[in-house]
Amino acid sequence: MDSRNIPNLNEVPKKTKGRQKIEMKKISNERKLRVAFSKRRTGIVKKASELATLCGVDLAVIMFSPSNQVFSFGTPNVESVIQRYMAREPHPIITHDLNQTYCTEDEAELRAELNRLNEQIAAEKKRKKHLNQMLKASRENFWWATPIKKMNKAQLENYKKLLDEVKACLTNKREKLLFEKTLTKLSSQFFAGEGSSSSADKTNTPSP
Amino acid sequence: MDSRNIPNLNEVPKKTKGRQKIEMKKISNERKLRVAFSKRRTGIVKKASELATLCGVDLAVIMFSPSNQVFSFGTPNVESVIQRYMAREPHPIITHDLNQTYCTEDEAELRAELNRLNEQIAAEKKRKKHLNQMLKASRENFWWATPIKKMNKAQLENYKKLLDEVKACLTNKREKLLFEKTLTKLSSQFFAGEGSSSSADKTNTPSP
DNA sequence: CACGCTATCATTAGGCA
DNA sequence: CTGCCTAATGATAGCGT
Repeated sequence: MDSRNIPNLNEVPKKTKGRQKIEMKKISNERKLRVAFSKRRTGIVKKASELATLCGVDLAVIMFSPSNQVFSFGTPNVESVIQRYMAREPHPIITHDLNQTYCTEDEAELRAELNRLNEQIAAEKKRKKHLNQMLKASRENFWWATPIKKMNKAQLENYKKLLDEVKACLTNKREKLLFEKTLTKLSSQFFAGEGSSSSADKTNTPSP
Repeated sequence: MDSRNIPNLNEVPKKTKGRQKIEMKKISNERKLRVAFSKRRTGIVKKASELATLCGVDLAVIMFSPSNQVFSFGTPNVESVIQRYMAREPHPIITHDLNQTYCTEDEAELRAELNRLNEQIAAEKKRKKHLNQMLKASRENFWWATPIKKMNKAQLENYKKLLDEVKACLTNKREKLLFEKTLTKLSSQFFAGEGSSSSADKTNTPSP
């Protein structure tokens, strides 16, 4: 048996998920509209942030959500940009140097800090993603790369350690549950093959 | 024989053009900075326009160029959004209906027209790109889909007509030059095949 | 409502004109 | 500065969790 020892692998599960072209008119579905607004709002803020950083310019973005909530983003801040915008309008006279020397240092420092924060967040997200991938990979490896029934005690203990390490990485309750589930599955399979001499294995399936 | 009936093809002329990763810090090169600002400013306005259209929301974008010039975009207009933004701030009381019924019809009409124009432009761009692809495809087909040596006079004349048509589509001088080059190659190959068919293979390899 | 995933589509950096 | 082109990176729709 062991139809699983060769990773087929994932047998090209599904190809019907990707995005489709969007038609440029108001989204009719209320749910989709809200999701699209959230995602695109984030995207625009990101673009604006990048433009401000790359080109060292001031800008502001103000958006009202479908539920009339306000979202804004500005460098150095929204109000400052609005004032500059209101000031220059019908009178291109007002090009005082005051606007250009406006708290330059503090502004640069703040924006730098903001960028640092953004990078930190991005890095943490990336790390989390990486951990998830590692977890997924290790979980899948149990099923096709390892003849579980033939493992000896030492190997089992190594697995236990590995499992503990993986579990230590988990933060979400959802992930922990999923992990427990996987362990249960593993244990049952092990018992079926070894019989009953593996009470040590029970220690791998801690109580929820 | 005929090592050319498989498209080798065009000897992979150049692959050193694409973009590279950008590092998120202020661009040092002044020229690149200005180009990047122009491109990204356009991109942000487009994104904002899409968001306004897709989600039917009001928003405003204000940007100051590196040379302190102001660029703005707003639906229904920048001032209205600014007023709404200023109004709601520390006093969430001011939610008059006046702001929401502000020239609603005219605004929708204008935005619709703008979208129509955008779609027209996009369609034309797409058409042009499609033509170029057709041209490219037809040009490449000469090298792998056709047993040139076995063509009779009539087929050759058809090819000549087709070539003329293709050439008529060309606009850039660069493309025309490339086209002529291709024709030259083709001709030499043809002549070699007609004169002494055994030396036909040799004509494939020389091209330094 | 937010996040992860993935197959697509969209944007854009670098070169030219 | 604007536009075109290509290749590579980036954004995101549709889904599930």
